[in-house]
Amino acid sequence: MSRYNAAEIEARWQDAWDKAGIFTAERKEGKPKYYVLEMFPYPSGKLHMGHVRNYTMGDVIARYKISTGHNVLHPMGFDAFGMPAENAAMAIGGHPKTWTYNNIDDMVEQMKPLGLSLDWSRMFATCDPEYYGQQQSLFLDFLDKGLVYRKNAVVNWDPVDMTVLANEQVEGGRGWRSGAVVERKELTQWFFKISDMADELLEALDGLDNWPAKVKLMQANWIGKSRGLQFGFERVDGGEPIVVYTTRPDTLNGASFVGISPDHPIAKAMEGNPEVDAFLAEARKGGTTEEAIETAEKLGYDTGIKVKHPLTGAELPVWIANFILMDYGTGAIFACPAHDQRDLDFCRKYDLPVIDTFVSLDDPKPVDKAAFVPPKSEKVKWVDHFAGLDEATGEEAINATIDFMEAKGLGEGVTKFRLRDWGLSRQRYWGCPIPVVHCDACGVVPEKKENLPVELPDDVSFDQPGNPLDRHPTWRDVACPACGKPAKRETDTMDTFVDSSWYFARFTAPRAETPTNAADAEYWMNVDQYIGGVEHAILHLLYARFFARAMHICGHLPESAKEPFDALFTQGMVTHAIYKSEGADGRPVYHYPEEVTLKGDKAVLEDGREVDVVPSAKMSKSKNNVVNPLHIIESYGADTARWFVLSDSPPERDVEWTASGAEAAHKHLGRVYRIASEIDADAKGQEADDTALIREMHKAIHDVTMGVESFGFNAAIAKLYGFTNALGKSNAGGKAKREAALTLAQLMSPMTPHLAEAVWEMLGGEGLCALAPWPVADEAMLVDDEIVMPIQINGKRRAEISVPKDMDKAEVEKLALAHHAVQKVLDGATPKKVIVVPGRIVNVVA
RNA sequence: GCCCAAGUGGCGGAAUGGUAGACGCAGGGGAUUCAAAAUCCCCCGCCGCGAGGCGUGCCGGUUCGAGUCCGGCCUUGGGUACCA
Repeated sequence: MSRYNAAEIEARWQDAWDKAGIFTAERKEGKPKYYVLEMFPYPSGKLHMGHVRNYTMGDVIARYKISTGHNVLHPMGFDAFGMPAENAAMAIGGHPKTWTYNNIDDMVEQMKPLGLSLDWSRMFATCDPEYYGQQQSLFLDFLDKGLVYRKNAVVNWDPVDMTVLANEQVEGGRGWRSGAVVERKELTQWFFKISDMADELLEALDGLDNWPAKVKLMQANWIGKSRGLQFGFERVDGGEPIVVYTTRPDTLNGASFVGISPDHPIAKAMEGNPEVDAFLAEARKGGTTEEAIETAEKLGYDTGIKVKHPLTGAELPVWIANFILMDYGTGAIFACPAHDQRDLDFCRKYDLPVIDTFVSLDDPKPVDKAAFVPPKSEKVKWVDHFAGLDEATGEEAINATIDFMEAKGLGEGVTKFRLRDWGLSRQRYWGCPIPVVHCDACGVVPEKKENLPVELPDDVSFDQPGNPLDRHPTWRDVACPACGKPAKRETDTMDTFVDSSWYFARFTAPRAETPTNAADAEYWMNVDQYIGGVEHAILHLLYARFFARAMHICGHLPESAKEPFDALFTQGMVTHAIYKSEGADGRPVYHYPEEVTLKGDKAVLEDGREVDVVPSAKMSKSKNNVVNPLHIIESYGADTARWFVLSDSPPERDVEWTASGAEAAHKHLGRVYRIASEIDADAKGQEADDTALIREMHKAIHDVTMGVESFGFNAAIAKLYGFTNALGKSNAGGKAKREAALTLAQLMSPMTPHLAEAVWEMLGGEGLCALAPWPVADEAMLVDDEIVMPIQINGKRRAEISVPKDMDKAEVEKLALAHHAVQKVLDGATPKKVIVVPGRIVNVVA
């Protein structure tokens, strides 16, 4: 009897799969295709357990689909542009390109031992000129179709380093390197017209039956379709009316002031006035994130301008307020402090009036410290409502108000979206160059397609802040493609979300001379199963949906690929406890898990010092709570790592990596190997034991298949533990045991493919286990002949009876009522009600 | 701030509105062994000697029956448009 040797088995079978070329995808007629894709990684250089979990899940699906007769496409690539490469170049020197490609090589080396069923021949990185050149070509097509345009937008500006900062580079409102207070500054930038498709992107969510409801809900809220009233406030001084948009026009009587964004034309027109300038400078401090703006202290400035209330004729002041976004609605609002907490806080601070427009039916008191904001569906009592309402819900009042205002010719009901156009300009080097040239004579001129790719220059340095492309004369200064006169290249590069918005389409024909190839796109699209982190629920997935539509408009994808991902699964993170002690300088020191020994609930270093254990957190380099998959593979093998990341937690939830868990997983795989190796095919057994084992086998087939198909990997694995136990204890004959073990190998094969092949071979399975047809459960074997039914009395479990599986309800009821526990409680009385749920439960209501 | 989730034994978790705690870890007991490793068997939510009672973050509701559905909170996590 040989022992389970993962290293030997894994190398051997990876080699066998490679030689047989079973994962290389080709178009084949006669077999249904299946495209499974995991969100591709950023090449940080270190593969972590989160990657292992993500790719193992995809691999389970891919291998399962191979077994069920599908022609599977399962590719891998790298999302290779982005800030970390530039940060590394700044911090440790070197070039982003070298850093990135070295990391890619390292990560491929780390991925290969996992035995993933990937078609490596299709691999690419988004920083390959062959890829980003095609992306530039797409950009020019989009430009041609009016899907791209330029406008001003605000960025985080570091006034000391004189550079644009990413949101991540703003910490507490200050630049992460300079420490200077960040300002919001306007720049002219490129935008994708995603807002044109807002309604379609919203409506189409309905058709995504195999997407998680929460993702669809988040996207729907993000797109934020709303119906409201748009109308103008006449200015007392006779200037242009101030147009506002509101989703709560019903509260118009409660208006206490008109607020405009610091970026509103009226505010801008007042620049030059030192007091206004001082206020605007203050209001523009801090980062551009919605969170920063929403949570910043509310500031206001009274412009002195007065407007007339359209219904009452009362004069209202116009304030500039830092919490009003120019990007949403019209950049101007009216404030109703009685029914909006933010407005109320502002009005209390600046001593502006608070007017109740409606009060609660149960508790009709005026607003004091808390705004009264009931759900729009709740009926409330209206105070002197102009449209004659007395008791009505907010919804009814909104509609009545819009009708009223439209009838009077004072405003109109309009539909607006929260979704803004997608700004794609980045003032950075390591990204896809935007292929246009700025010419004094011709304006913005697209680069000619035959000149693509516009390649990034290699001779750049990162010794000073700012975009190196801006200070690279030989790259920047070019002849205008239209008139030939001296001109300047666009030095902004594209947002890395652009790179990841179409890579799934490129995988269908990664070496094509055009962005996609029609026949390949037609055959392979859509992605049948997409798997990735829930952190991408909104941006990446929405941008990809937009891109698929835009690519269809430009003829790069078929109509049927407008929604590119048929099914989506969002998985959780891999977490680990953090081991922390205090260094000599009082700062925290983080220790790697391998430096720590666990003794009960204490964690001890090699030198005997005890360290604090902080409960599980996302694995992060800065906290050193990372487990290197390579170390796990070296000590236990890839199958153990794969089995463990799938076994302990439901895939959509976070999983905590524990050393004991990994050991347990390894022990179990060794047990499977041993049980299989001990089977003597000629051994005789009892017929009853054979039947019992085969029955267990069919139940396992059923449950594991369900588990794999519904992403219940942890439940499938629990079932496999049970089936292995049953097989280990069974007194069945060798023939039945061999059949059961072969099936066990197949059922485990998507999760632990190497071990499965070894067991399959040991027991004389035909060909590769990976290619063997998936077993099918015999329905007749799934239900036992006798079932145990619990009896509840008034909802509490009191007894149980064993009955034949198909006994009818009346018989069951009779048996239940005859049970002594029931008799005792009833004490001769007739039960009020008896509920028999066939095959489930009996409830007696006494 | 706003949007979306999650919360069940010592731990990870299981449970189409129908026996809460499957399966695994940790722990306890035993077998085997000269001894150990490995392996195998049994026990294992809390309170209680027991009968029994209490238990799925908190408060309330719907139901014959709620971990599951509804309303309100609390805590943690994800997103918040330039991290990917």
